[in-house]
Amino acid sequence: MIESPSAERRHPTILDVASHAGVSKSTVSNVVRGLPGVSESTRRRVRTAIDQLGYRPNVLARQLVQRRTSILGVVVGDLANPFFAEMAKSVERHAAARGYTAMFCNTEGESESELAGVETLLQHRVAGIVFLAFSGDARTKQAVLQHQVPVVFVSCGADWGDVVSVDDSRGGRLGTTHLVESGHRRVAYLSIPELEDQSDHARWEGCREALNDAGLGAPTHISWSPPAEYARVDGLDRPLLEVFTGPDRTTAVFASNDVAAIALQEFADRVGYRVPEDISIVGFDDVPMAGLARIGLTTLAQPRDELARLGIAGVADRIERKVKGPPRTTLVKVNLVTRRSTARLETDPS
Amino acid sequence: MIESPSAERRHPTILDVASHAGVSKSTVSNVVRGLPGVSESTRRRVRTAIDQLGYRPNVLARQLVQRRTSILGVVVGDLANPFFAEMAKSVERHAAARGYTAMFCNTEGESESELAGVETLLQHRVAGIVFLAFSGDARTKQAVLQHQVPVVFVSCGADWGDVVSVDDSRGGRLGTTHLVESGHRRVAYLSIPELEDQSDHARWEGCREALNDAGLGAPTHISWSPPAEYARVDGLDRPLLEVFTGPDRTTAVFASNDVAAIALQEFADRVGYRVPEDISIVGFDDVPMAGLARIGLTTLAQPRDELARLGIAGVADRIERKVKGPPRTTLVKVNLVTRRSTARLETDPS
DNA sequence: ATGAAAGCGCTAACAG
DNA sequence: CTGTTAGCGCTTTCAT
Repeated sequence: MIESPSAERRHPTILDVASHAGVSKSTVSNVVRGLPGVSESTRRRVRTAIDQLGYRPNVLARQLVQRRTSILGVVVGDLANPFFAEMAKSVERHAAARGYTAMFCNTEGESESELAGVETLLQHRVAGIVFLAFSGDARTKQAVLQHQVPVVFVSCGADWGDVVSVDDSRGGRLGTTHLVESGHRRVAYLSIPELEDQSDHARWEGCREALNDAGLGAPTHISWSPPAEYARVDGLDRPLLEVFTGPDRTTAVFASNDVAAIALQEFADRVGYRVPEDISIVGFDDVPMAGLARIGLTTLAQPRDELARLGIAGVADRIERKVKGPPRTTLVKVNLVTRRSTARLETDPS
Repeated sequence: MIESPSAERRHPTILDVASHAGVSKSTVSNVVRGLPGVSESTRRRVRTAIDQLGYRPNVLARQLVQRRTSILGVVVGDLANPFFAEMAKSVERHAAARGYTAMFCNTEGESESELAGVETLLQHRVAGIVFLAFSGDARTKQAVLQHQVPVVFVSCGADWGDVVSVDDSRGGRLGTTHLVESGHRRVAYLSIPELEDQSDHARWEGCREALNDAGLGAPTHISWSPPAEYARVDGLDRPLLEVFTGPDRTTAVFASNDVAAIALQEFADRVGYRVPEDISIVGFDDVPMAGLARIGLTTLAQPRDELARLGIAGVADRIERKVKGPPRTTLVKVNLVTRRSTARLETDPS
């Protein structure tokens, strides 16, 4: 079967450019890479040939011979979560600024897809991996370590790579202290199952410590998948509503992130509980939505762009061998932003 | 300078596996690719060697020889916009399901970074490109066409590639008609400069037509960058507030997307204008946030996952040569979701 | 059923 | 300053 010559025109290669310009391929390569030591006249001839043919260097081939790519793998928990979306955007921008291209994989919090995603990234020989969320899965860890690729955990954590994050446990304490100082005595810690990782745990610890320091009991632990009616409360499946009713009712909730906090606020709105009169709510992240007048969520702000910047700078330095040695941890500051969702607890008529 | 042998251990190659298993590299290749015609015993030996060495095929090398990658480029307008974030997530998932890996680039609505991003994608020899937003830039178009790579515009448009989107102009009419039927006579169309593309234009047209059909004047065109006090109103820079004051005041706004709509609602909240009593607002997209009780935005819902699915199926079919020929357009349905942000216009005491 | 050999498009010494 | 040569790690005929 004979194909018409124009039917499947392939991309011009460096050789096409070379013969078109009447030089060798090395010369073309030198021009493309902007190396010095090429006469101005040949440089021009090569440039012309490149434009005429619409030549675009094949990054694959280049990276194959150089044995390293300029692709950065980015593991995201859930792109639909505004916090991750913002982080992803920042990460992409800073990566591009340093000459890297981002390859994302969304894990939905499932360690299966996390593993599959990382496996794909590794097969693509990414230069480094940025975890914006990490399940803690040992297989993922093993795969990455075995492959010896630089890794950074941004706003999440693990002990086998650089970490750039806020002091989550401090954040947990700050938020809880704010609640305690507002007169709350029974505080619950709320998290969403899909996102329960090391950061989540540290926030919980901070919450627990602050309560403990105040001489109060441990927080009730709620694990809830919005918009379900039921939740796992201190290990038992119960109607979520029950937590906020009765004499021992919880009057304040510390959510492990804004999305959970806003979901809870929505739940309260729907069942007719008032925020903050009936329940005070504190979130974590300070997503843009939290600042809307209608939402007004008290929350712990993470400096997203700084996290992304430092994270990228970190992996890039590892990739480029500017930094060696054991994993480092960089902590950035976390800030309490007080809004309408929290208020002083009015003393009960009891 | 002599490097200690273990210092820079390179990734095992197919040759390492071959010698380790005592077979040729072709055989290893056949095993890796799951081809038939390999005896069960050698297959096992190869598998063992692969596991022992932690061998991972180098996708770059494979794709270099096959002259095609399994990477899909995705051009996103603004990942921080929940609509795009949701779309990006869906696109990534459907791509992965069909064996493609997504490589994103965020354009911030700037055609410069769009061009740079597409250029990078092309150099990486992506198998196809999914535009989730397209500025209309002619250089981008030229670069892509010259490279002959399959392209699909999802929820945006251009005439030089497949399109999968809702009928934007119909959406524009639906939303506007809803406003007109609620008694509004002076309607404005609001858009955000960064996102003014073909879809935006079609929505505007739909709005204009509906108003025209109702015997009303053309919509006031507002181009606003939240949270500025000023906006470009029918081509003139004016305080945004003025649009909603005076005898000829606008009583309803059709925003080209939910983010703009919510920003306007926020603006109204801050200056003490009530929604919907003073201004009715309609958005476009139906982002998750729009459904919150506290936001309650009337909007036009786009079937995000279906858009993503059809879009990916479309490019994939082109890539895999299952479909040839001129660009096709697939329209999916758009639905009006009525919420609290729109209401009947109470007749003025005039 | 398995192996040998020829590239894919490029970079990186090294010659000239 | 420019050209030659040898791979990078893999797939793909074509032999055996």
